[in-house]
Amino acid sequence: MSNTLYFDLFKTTLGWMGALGSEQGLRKLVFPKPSPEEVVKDLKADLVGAIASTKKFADLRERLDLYFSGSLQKFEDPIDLSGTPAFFLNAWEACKSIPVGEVRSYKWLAEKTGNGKAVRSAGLAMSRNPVPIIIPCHRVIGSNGRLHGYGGGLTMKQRLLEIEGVTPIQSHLGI
Amino acid sequence: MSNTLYFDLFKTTLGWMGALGSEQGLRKLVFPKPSPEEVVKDLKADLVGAIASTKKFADLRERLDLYFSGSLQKFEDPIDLSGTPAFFLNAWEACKSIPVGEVRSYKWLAEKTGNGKAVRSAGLAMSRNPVPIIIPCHRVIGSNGRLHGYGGGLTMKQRLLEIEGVTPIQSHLGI
DNA sequence: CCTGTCATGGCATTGAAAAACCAAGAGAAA
DNA sequence: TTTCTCTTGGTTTTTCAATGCCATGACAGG
Repeated sequence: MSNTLYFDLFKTTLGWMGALGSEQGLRKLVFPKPSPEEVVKDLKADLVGAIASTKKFADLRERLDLYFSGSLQKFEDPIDLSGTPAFFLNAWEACKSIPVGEVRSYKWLAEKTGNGKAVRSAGLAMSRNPVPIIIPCHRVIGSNGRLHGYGGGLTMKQRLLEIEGVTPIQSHLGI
Repeated sequence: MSNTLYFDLFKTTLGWMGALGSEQGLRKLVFPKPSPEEVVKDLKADLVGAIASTKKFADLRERLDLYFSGSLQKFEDPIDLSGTPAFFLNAWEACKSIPVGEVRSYKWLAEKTGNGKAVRSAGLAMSRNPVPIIIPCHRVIGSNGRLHGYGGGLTMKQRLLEIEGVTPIQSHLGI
């Protein structure tokens, strides 16, 4: 009821991003975009009743830039994921355990989450990741080595993996 | 889609009231209350996206005060009731035909609306009247002469009937 | 390689059906 | 009168089952 939400838009080395969170932690992070307007468009549904606060997300913004430059490995930011189905929570938790510089398959994720056959559900869970980068869903790729999909676009996915030094990523972007 | 809504809060001789409407006509009228805050509380769900406009409702406000003083008999204000079920519309229409100074029963209303047995539905329709006073649902009382219910409270119902000069209202308020 | 096809599981969305809600009225009994 | 009980009907809300959706994977056949 009285759980106030805060948000901010800020510019990083990769582009404009947006963050939204409660006192308990981060709730949403939007991918780097060329303009702040596009970020707002992605946030607008959640923005009602939220309070702008640059202060709340100043730290996060710095850490993101550090990460983009390759000098930060791990995010410790608290995340507030109340009201999400169990399977998704488990999948995101498993995803967080993938170390920097490595990748896993959707199948691996499904097994880790409990049901090895729920591969598509694992993909679904990644696609609904509210806090990309912090929960490193870009480290989950197809069993055949393809990148498959990414909310922020496949080029962004590849870019992040390169930043993390993932060695021979088999690119099938076709672009 | 692009049907803009207007609203206003204003003080009448009976208390603070609120009005909300489209270009086509009145959509909602809230009962006189002691404070404007209570009026807002009643309106809040419909207030999103609505534009404040004292001008749009200046006339209405005057007429309401005239009515409260007993010197106005009939409201001609256009009403915009889009998207409401047929039965309700019929019931409201029938209700509007009750002359000042007279009352009718829920049963009468049901018969007028088409199904003499739908007495409770008739009551339901009155309880959902979006524009009280304009649609004079206070003129509908029980077959036994009791006032039964009223959105603005039974005392308000009785008060309005007194203003209209309804002669021997059998009061069972018990207050 | 690439293309297609099929099976698979969790969640989201939809739609139909059922139940709940009432500002009532009629009748019976005290 | 008052207080029961029972009947009644349109709308609204809730529920529940059925589909649809995918950021997959395995396999077959070019």
